[in-house]
Amino acid sequence: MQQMYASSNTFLDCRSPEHVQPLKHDSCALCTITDGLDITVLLNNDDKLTSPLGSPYTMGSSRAELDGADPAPQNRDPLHLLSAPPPLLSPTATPCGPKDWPLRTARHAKRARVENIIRDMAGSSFSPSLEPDTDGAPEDGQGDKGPREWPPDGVQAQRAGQSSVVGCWSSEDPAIKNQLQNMKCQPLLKFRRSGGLPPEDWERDSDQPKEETPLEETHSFGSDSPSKDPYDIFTDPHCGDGFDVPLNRKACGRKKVRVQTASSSPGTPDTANALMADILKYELSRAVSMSVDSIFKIMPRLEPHPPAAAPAVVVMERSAVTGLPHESPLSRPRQGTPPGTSLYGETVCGSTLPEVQTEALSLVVQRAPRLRPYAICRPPHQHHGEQEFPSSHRSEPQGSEGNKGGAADPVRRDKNPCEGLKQEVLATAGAPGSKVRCKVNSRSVRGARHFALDPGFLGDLCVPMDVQTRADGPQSMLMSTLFSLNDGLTTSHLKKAKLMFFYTRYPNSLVLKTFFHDVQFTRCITSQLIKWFSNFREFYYIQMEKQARQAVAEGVAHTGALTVGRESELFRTLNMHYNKASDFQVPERFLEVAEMTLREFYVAVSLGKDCDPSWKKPIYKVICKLDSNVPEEFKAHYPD
DNA sequence: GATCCACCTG
DNA sequence: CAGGTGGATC
Repeated sequence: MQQMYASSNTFLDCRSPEHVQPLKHDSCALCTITDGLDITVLLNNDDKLTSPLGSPYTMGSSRAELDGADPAPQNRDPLHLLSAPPPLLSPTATPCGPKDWPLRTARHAKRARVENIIRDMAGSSFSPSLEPDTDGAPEDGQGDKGPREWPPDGVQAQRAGQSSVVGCWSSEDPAIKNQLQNMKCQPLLKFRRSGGLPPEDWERDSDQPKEETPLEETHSFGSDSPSKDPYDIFTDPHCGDGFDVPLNRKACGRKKVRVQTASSSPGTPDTANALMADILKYELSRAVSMSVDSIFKIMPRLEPHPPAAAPAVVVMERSAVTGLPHESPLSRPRQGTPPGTSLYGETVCGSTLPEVQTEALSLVVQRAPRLRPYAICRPPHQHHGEQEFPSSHRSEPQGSEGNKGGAADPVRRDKNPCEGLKQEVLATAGAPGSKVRCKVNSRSVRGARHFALDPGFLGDLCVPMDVQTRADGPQSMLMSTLFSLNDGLTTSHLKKAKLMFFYTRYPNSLVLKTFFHDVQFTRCITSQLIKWFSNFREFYYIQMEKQARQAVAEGVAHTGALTVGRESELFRTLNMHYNKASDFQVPERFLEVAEMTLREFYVAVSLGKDCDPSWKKPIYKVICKLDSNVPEEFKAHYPD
């Protein structure tokens, strides 16, 4: 240790690679149980680093204090894995007897609906036992008659964890729609026909001739009659508060897994109440579904300036009631939309957006190329004439992120579209306690800001009546909340922010407002800008630390040997990140700051201060004082 | 409680 | 780059 102390005192002289131990990171075990729910087990999240000198020093210790440091490395516990629970449902599919295709189709529809519901309940990894119905196979002679037996692509894509909306049925398919409609209306019609009698009395009360309709067959409402196909019980959302999931289709579901406890049983006084509740639920769901459908129908009407200003509400293509994904007209490429142009009339970096929006979108909006590319002057110290930003920023994330996928929260993705819209509208309107992200601020609002509100639009948007009927009027309210947040941040803003980073690493809100004055500042916009700079700093410090450690490892003798020139690897990396096109002359001051930062990291690492979790804080404190004023030219990016 | 920040993660 | 989270600060 004495040797180390001496080494520390003269750390610039005798650093050698053998003194540097590889970093030891703790591990976390990610245990995914694919047959059931995903379970992520974080066993050890300690992220301390071992000193490259091999000795963990405490933060703040002076070099003279290093004698008492404990050189013992920090060992980590091994990983532990949880064993997966048995699958919730064992997949079994057995052909049933041939039936007429409408019945099958209705069953398919219902099954798909319930499957979606269950999937939503259980999480994205849930894989229900409902295999594609083999009774729809061509050998029953019906296969060529039915329009669609089962959407294996869509369903299996869902099971593979992919988007739940790709490749599935379209609600616009008239056959499917009719079946769904019949399916949805039947219980209510029966209830009405029966004069309000409990469902168990429907059959004996009904004067209608017996028909083998899906509803006749499936509505047992808790009845466990063996004559009923339990598979239909499963697929019937109206059979009480809970439903049974058959484990074995061949056995026609005699073996069941209780998913949710039913609250009513036949013949009890609760049955009528349960039925009423069911009907109420059904009606509500149906109303929501119709509203969602009408939104999709309305959308094309809200395009006064096609193709540049398409409505940009984030459309979740799933029926609120059925859970069946359906394809909105918006999800299809519009005719006449030029290649490389998004549905919102914005350039998509040469890549194409997926047909259906299934993933979280970037908050950054790609603006259409401006007719007059804005230009900035070089920083005062430069005399090379006018320096222009590129007119577009083709490599920015908009297009690529749209296809990247994976980061979106499945819960959010599967959210009821109407509910999602409503929540965002209300949250944007300042609903108390709502913490909303600013998705609507950029893409959606920009796309929506130009169209006139259809009188029925609010109702179709599922905006609650109390909101719609406020004294200031629904339009003004929405316009003053959603649509008045005119400009979101664009890729040009992002590029500008990156260039500003060459001057300021810690811009305050005043600076941001000054240099992004063309943006309607909201808390979200501010947060987003702050987040940008936070990300910039993160990348910056990571590169600095990496370079510093490399210097230590390479035995760099003293800080004077650490320079950051325009030809250095470090600068190239940074320049590539903040100034990809290299069309901006990076101010000399930035090189100086980078050099100082690098040396700070080098010293800290050399002293072994990096064993302290907060060893970077003193560095941050130093660097934040090195900010420069951003040139005035940066204010003039957006003349409008 | 609000805000800012770093850190981690996808 | 964005979302979530926890700590620090006011």
